[in-house]
Amino acid sequence: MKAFDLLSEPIKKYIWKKGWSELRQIQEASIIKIMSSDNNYILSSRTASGKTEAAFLPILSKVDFYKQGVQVLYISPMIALINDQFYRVEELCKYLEISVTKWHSEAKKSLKDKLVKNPNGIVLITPESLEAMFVNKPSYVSTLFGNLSYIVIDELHSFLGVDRGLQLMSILSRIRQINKNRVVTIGLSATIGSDNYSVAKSLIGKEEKTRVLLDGIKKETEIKFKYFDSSDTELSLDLLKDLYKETANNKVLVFPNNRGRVEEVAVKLKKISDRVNGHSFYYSHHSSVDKEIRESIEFFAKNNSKYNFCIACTSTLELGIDIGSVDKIVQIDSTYSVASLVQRIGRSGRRDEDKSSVVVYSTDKWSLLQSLASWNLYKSDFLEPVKIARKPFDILFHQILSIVKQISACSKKELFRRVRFNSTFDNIVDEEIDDLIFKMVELDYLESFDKDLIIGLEGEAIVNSRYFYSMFKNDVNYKVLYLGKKIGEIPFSSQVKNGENIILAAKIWKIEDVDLKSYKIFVTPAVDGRKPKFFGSSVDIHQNIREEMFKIIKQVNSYSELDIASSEILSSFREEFKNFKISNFDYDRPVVEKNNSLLIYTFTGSKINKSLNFLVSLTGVKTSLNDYDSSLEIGIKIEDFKKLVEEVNRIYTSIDSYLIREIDRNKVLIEFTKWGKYLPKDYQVIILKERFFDFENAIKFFNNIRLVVSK
DNA sequence: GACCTGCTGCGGGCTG
Repeated sequence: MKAFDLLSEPIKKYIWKKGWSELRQIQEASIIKIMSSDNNYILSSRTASGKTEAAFLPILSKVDFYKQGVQVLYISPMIALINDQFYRVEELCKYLEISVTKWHSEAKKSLKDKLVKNPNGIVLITPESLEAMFVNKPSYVSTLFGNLSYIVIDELHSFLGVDRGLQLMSILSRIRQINKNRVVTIGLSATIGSDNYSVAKSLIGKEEKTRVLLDGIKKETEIKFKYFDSSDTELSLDLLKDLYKETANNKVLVFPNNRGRVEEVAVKLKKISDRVNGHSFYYSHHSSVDKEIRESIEFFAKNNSKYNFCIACTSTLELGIDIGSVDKIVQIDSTYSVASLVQRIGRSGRRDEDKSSVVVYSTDKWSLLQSLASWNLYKSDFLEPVKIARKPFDILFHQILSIVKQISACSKKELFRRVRFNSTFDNIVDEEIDDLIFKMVELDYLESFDKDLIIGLEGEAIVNSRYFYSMFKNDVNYKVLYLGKKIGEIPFSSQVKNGENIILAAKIWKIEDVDLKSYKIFVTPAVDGRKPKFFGSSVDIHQNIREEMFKIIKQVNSYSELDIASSEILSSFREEFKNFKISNFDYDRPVVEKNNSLLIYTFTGSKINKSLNFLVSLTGVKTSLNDYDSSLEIGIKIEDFKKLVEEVNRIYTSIDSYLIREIDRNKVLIEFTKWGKYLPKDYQVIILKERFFDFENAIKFFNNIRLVVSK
């Protein structure tokens, strides 16, 4: 075994002790490459294929841990994943006397202090904790990370194309600025499509210095589609009964897409199970369930092999955490992306020889169509391509505040130098950086003091808030407490009042008292209740999913994966669209002529839909968008459509001034990103065009669309 | 009809 021979003696000993007869494919490849070169690598292979070891076996063999300072920095998008990886990495290090330290908001402060006194070994951390370190303990950063050898980034795909990824990219650059060494970066992921390699490479370092090691082997998947019509508010009893039968004798994860429905599924399945004397291990797992309860659920799932269980969850259990053996995955209504479907399918059958077993329930026809489209794209190895923001002024605003706070008094020249070094902002030109700094001084975010820049009055409020470190917006939540013990959190809604019953953490509660001042809700157990209201934001569906849905509707083939009810729904769907003669799937679109309006089925991505709806509204024509079925209702007659397209094109030529007007009128428009509202208006326009809308493709689509009426 | 992710520092109260 060539790769094995390259490893250090203690690591070889570890492998013998583990009784591994051979290394996995991705491990063989990564050991040979990492041991022999200083390139960055992205290790891409499916869930549970040993990626963590693929990175750490060679790193632990190669790095001299007797050197001063932390040698390996492991960055994870989630605390739960850090806690999970801690045990694995610590076990690996057992024969090596290397210390492993967790560093996140819930990690022990005493252990953090110990690390600061004697910086060494491996640190597991979140991007936000790194940000906080730069801001609050700038001197720590250089003593801890000034002599780093490796950075490992887990679940790399979760950072691609999102604000949090830009923040991480910027932080990585700031770490490199204080480092003596050329730090090597290793990214780990199960779902990076080849279209996204370039974005992924530039996030972790210089694109040309980064290689991808791919183990493309997929697991065999058994999938069944079932259909049960349900209302928006409640799942039908037939669906629940069927779901109970599907899940009663297995270890199962159920993904119902939102927190309210997660609670509904957990409580109702448990009720059915109680009635027929089935097992009682029904749980709900999502961000609003208290951490301790969530951890105990994870512990149970991981360490118990005897009992079956059913965990209803949101995407909290979609990433990384090793939940032990799961036999079956249930998806209720379509995932929002193919990437998410890939992750969820990967959760089942974790042993090599197991197949993945998946059941998809649909509760209405559009959801069935979307699920089927995502499944087709999954089979064709499609993953949503991500875009890297070219001019992320909002992230730059945040990072300027962070850098100025980090070095407390900073000359403008030095600030400029640091921003310019940072490849996150490569496409923002010198004049724009100058201008933004100038405007930040003008608006009191920064202050000129004795030739240096310091944080200004308005800036102080932002930087000193505990919300400064993350890129996500935060709502105010109420703590739900029973006998002083926290059950979880829910947002304020009409439901939050004395005497109401709610469901949380798979249990039913009666609200006894609400303390509006301290944001607390006191509850006692009850027997019947409603799922809590949570407020989510809209999710953008990719264009390719919608186009695949369109193709499925116009095809005639049948799918063996569908149950009878699903097949019937698909047939009637096809019947409904039968008389629209489509010859070009790119631009022919069905349109229904109503009395005073046109209903266009655009079958295109959410961003294009939002842009079209916005542009048409600017013409003064009445318009409404339903992104769920991708339909746009426009208040004109079909003979006036050509005129409307011309008008939309005319408006698009001066879209910037329209956007400035709309930003004034509608303050929430810019709140799609957390720091957008602090920017000067012309920069708000740029980030809206780049990240919220997609006018370019919308205009292209509108100029080429051919409306097809039913014949 | 709409997911998820993360975070400080201080001070009060308790334990040893």
